[in-house]
Amino acid sequence: MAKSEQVICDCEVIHQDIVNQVSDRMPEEGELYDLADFFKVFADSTRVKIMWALDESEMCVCDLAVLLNMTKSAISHQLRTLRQSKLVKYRKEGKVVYYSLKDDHIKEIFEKGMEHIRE
Amino acid sequence: MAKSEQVICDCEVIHQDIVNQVSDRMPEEGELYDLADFFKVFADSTRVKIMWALDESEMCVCDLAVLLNMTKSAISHQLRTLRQSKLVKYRKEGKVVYYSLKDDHIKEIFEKGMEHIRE
DNA sequence: TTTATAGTTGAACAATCATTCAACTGTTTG
DNA sequence: CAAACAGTTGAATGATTGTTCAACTATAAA
Repeated sequence: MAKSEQVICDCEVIHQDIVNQVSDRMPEEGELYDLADFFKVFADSTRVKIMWALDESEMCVCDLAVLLNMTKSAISHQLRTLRQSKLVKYRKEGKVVYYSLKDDHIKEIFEKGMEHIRE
Repeated sequence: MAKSEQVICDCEVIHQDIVNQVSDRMPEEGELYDLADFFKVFADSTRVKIMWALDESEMCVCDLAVLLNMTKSAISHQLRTLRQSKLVKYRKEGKVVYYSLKDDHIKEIFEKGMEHIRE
């Protein structure tokens, strides 16, 4: 048996039919992994605040630092994460870098989350 | 100045009007913190797989362990997280515990996430 | 009552990650 | 050119967290 096929699970199969049926309908491993990675970006309150703020208005790094009462460095690190996830875009104007949201789905995702936690 | 009011930010305010305006419209600190906590649950591929599976069908712990090729213990730990976040419910039938989704928004949240990563 | 199995739980370990700090780049202004 | 400031970056640190392991509970069957 190949290493990748080793069975790690420590129990007998109880409902083989259900397992097979669900297995067939599941998206592929990599896609679900990417989905979890996507939600990792939403799983930090600083990034949530930044995205919420940018949904209200385009802002520069200093503005965000003042708004959230954090250092420019901390903000910049998180903006890097948001850039890599293609959730924000930016434009430079002299020394100042203005960030804004790149994706329309963000607010919708926030709304769905809010619906759950407000129940 | 009280400790909680200390200014940590290391820069001058560039656009005070924008900062004020956005600050007024931002939800309160705690609510955004809860929102990030909610997305933390979606930020792990094992939990994403479990939720996706339970959206297809009610399943017991053993079925999930076989489906995802993991130990019952690992699955059980993650189900605990999902229970605490009120995302799954369960019913006991003898020795077997059947889990199912509790929230209707889950699939919608997955869809929005998929829309982003498929672009 | 003994055995077997489904499931849970707490501690330990390894990996991940947010923030801090210091050093750096690049642009503007005097 | 030199000083000042917006922003970025890499390393270090502390905190969080997913999985493993072993021990445990509870139910069912022999």
